[in-house]
Amino acid sequence: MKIATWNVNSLKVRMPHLREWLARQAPDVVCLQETKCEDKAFPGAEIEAAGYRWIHHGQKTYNGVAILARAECGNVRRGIPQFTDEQSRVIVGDVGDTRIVCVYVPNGQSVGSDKYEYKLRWLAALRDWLRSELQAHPKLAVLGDYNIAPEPRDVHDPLAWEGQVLFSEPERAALKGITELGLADAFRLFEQPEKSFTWWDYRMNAFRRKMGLRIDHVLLSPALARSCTACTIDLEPRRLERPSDHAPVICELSN
DNA sequence: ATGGTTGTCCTACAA
Repeated sequence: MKIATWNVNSLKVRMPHLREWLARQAPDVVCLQETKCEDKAFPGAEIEAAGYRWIHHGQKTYNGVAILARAECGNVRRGIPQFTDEQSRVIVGDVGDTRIVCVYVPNGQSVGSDKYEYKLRWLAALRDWLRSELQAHPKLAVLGDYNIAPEPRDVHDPLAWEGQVLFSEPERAALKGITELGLADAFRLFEQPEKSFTWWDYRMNAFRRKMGLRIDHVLLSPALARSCTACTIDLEPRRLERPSDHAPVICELSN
């Protein structure tokens, strides 16, 4: 089974890229972030024509998450339980015997801002909930835009980024709190090229200059990590005209 | 040099 995550930064604008990418990569499950549309505006017919069922937790203008899958999603839920959130950032469903969690972690804006405090609160709530999800679901995958680079090698210029939002110590500690529940960063299960990133600022030719961060992740429970045979970043959609600022991450599971 | 780009929506805001 091939599972993937992609922050599309507006599903409406990125639909041609998504269609082409689905045909080329043929993933079984895709988690999308920043769909930026309400449920009633979701392009469901086009997604179905491409061969996918879908679930969506939408919102006007901002956020919005979806799961596309070859098979129907069961036991769907939206949002983190017992965490009141007006922003549409989490959708969950079972695909076969695997529980798929799609997350769009808050950006945090800048260290010390209200949005940064919200990000840390949000991550603490996610960790508390995932602890119980892991106990209930041996095959658990948590995919999405975490808006956190875990290590210096995940940042093009770690010295310049030290202490900045997306790479500050409290954010990295919060992500570590989640992986230490027993969720493996699939990308680091394998040898990878240097300067492997998933996001590049639209400005300053950051992509061409390889000035990126690895902030989109696939986290796997122990049972899934054992079955994982590859995890790669697909740079091709980022090279196209009018791209998303994020590249997709693709993960192969052998069962 | 405190810049610059994109998406949503029309004026700033979020990223």
